Amino acid sequence: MTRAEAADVPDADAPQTPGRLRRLASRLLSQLTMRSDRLINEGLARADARKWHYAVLASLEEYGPGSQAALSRRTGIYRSDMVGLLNELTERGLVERAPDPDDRRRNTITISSRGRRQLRRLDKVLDELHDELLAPLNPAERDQFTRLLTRLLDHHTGTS
Amino acid sequence: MTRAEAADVPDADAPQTPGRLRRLASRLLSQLTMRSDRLINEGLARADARKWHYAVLASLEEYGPGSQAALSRRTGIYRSDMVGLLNELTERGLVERAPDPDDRRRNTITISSRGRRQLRRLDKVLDELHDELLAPLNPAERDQFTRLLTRLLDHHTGTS
DNA sequence: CGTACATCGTTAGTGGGACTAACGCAATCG
DNA sequence: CGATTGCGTTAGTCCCACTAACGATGTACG
Repeated sequence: MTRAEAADVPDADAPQTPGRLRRLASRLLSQLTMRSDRLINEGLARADARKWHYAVLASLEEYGPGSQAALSRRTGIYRSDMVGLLNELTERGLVERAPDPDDRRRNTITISSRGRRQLRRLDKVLDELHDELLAPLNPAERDQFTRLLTRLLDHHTGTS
Repeated sequence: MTRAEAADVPDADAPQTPGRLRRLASRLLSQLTMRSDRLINEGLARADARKWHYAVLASLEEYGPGSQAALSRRTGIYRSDMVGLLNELTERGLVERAPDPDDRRRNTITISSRGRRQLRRLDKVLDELHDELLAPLNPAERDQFTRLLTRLLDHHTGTS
């Protein structure tokens, strides 16, 4: 809803946001997510990565090589966008594209050892970033928060 | 991160999302927010409104008339976008634009009685939508959730 | 065995949200 | 006054989710 906080002043949640808005869960979610996204994107950018890099690398390590379409399904990244993403990853030598001998329609994507190393790094980076994101919460609260989010998301992805 | 759920199949959170991704608070936030935004946007669209309509109307009712820039600050909507938004609201007769006698540089925006009625309607609509959004949580949990969100957001808007 | 259908990789393009840049104008300040 | 500031406004950028369409395979089955 807002990338920074106000339209003019790069200042907090505005002097006087109507209470109605301040309590709206949907709005809180939007705003927090905006911050969170910025935090994560910037943090990953410092490591020459994007969140999708992480998603693909993690998926490859966890489930092994796969076609682009398979990766799309696993990560939720549109196959349309997968192309460019895999270009970025191959450029960096984190991943290898090779034609599938069994089905010549597809490319098989494999994670490289450099990719594995990068994945470890990103794990660490993300850990730190989440520490920052969840800073005000103690471990129990972080857990609670994650669990509530998961329950809500599950509800809406099932019912979708 | 994903508008629907997967790239191809309009199906749940994918057969097999890597555990690393599934537990990432930032990702949970993004995904849930996407759902939430869709839910809210669609719900409001059915009432011929957008979330910004609500923000502006609420701000006007709570703090009284104001210049466009003031509204921007209150609602967090960029003043660049305020123009078109106010056009929509005046078209619908929910708001009135008049030159400010005290400072002839600005326009004063006032909520109309029709605007007030619409605000009530939207309050109700949003209530219902939030009921849907938070469906899996009991009242105490909803409260907890909102409080956690607020704390996190406050932290990051202060430290921004 | 051949034809209809499905899958995949790919390119392009849409639409929306969050911003930035720049301008011109009027008002207030030094 | 002349400089500066606040406003309203237009235009345009960037990123992301998503759709459309296509050619090249493969697969199913009548």
